[in-house]
Amino acid sequence: MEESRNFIEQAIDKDLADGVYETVHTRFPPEPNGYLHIGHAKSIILNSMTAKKYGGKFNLRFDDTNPTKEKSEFVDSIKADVKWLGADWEDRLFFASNYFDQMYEYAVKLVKKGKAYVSDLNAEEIREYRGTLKEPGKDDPSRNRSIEENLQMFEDMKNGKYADGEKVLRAKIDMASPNINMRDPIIYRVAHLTHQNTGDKWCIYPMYDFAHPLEDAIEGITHSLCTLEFEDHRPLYNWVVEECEIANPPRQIEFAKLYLNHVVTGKRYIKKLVEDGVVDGWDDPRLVSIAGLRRRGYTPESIRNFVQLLGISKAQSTAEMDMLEYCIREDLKPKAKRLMAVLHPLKLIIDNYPEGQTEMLDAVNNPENEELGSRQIPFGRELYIEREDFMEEPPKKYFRLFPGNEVRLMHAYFVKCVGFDKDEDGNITAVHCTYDPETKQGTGFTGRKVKGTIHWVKADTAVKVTARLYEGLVDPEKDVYDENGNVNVNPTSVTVIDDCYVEPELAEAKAYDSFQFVRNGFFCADCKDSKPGAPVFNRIVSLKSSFKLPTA
RNA sequence: GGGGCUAUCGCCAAGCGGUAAGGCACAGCACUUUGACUGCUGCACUCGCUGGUUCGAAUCCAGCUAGCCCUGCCA
Repeated sequence: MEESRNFIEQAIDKDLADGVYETVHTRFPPEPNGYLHIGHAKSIILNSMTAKKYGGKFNLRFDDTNPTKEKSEFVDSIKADVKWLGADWEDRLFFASNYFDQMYEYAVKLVKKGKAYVSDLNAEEIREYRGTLKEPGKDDPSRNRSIEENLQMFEDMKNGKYADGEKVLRAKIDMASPNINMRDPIIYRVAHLTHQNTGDKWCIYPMYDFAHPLEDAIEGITHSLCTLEFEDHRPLYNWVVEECEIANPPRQIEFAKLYLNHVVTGKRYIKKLVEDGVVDGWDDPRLVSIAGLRRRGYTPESIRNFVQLLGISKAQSTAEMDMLEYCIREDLKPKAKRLMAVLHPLKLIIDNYPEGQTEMLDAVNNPENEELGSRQIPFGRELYIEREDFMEEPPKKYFRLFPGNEVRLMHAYFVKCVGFDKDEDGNITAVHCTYDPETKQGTGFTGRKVKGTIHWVKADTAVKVTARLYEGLVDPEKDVYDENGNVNVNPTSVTVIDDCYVEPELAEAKAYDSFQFVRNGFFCADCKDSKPGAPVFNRIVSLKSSFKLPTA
């Protein structure tokens, strides 16, 4: 059965068949102006996997042509995130700024061909001359400057003769083009800035539309995959490689961005939340930044699988979180040990179990993966069970504990509820039951069956830890900011539970260790807040549950 | 009175003139020492709309409609 190919692969197949290219070479070209998020993951995975599929190469290139926004701090985090996702650039780590000399020469070439000129207009005038979406632009008064003069002035620009904004170099294309990008776009600007990589060497910097096609060409990129908003720029991209007389010009192919329901995507939004202190930082587990997802406990495999499952197209689309969650559940299901942890404790007292006795029970770590082995867990007279696993007056089809009902304590015995204690306010403080020694696990008892199995932890040996349950950030405009843009809502999208009781083994959990807490979901030890003996667990994702307590 | 792109199930997404793949979600049944998992079943007589071409159209043509993007010396 042949796997169907996405539209990009079909285009590549055709190029290969037509002999346009002999190999496939892609790249991921982030601007180092922030942290990467799930949307970038789509591009990283798409670019790297496509190259891999065709036995080609994949580059990581920092598109650092605008010193005002870029910081070297981001270079390191981006490298770490790309690597973590499993995209391998081998020895091909590049910086656009390392091509500034070549780009300058290409610009000179354009000037010499009469395809670029130095403009005297200021920013505001350029905007006016550009026209509007519906009206054509007007020719720049400098448009017909002589080649000799342009050459001299461009060199003067480079040598610092002009102040910021005083001159720009424009491509000479067509001021009446219906595509605004073709109305003599600016390709070089004067900016006396210190660049994070080239320092003070340059006071002129190339613009994206000029720089990007050249960066691709210099690296021998064949297929330059980018997002949909650059479709209108493709004619300019092609103009640049054509006029610069690039031998085997790369082809730009656009695909739709990834949007996710119910979470904040987009670098700008995330940046604002970080700067406003709404979240802890770029790696806040509520964010879908790569760092946030990693800290939350997502695995690279799950993210890769998510992107592949989503597919690729040109149709603007918004994926549901359900799919991402499905991917992490699938990935962790066979990998994580399944342990017992009680999030909302309620004391369970086994009246007929000897006081002070401790019995060690064998518990398999993952019934679906024997390689994970088994462990010994302590059992005794007093346990903690989940508050929601006992009801004084159960609704229909409730299979857990209620007066007179018998359930199985996972890995242990059957217990039958014989009563419960209440305080003066009517709150249930403890549940009493009796156990049947004959029903111990492993004895092959088949005398009778029970409908419910509940999890538990021995009260005096359980370890108290902190669990954080995340719901993700919701609409930032509605839930985080007021109409004036001020932070006015403390996002309650995280629930912190300080008295969560877990099996003793969990006290030693290390950063990024993940587990399935039976019936409570997958959890991961936080890499920042965990201390030896007292880990903090982030809930990565909950399990699906089909029985919900009737509400209202 | 501009240009570009897109429209197939609640959400992704195959399909490329021969009579609507798949995944997520959802529902039901079975199984179950996690009401999880797993297994089985169901879930678009229809492809934005209207016409046309054709023996035959989601696929070709025409005209509509809706959505996204473009008027940074950002990328």
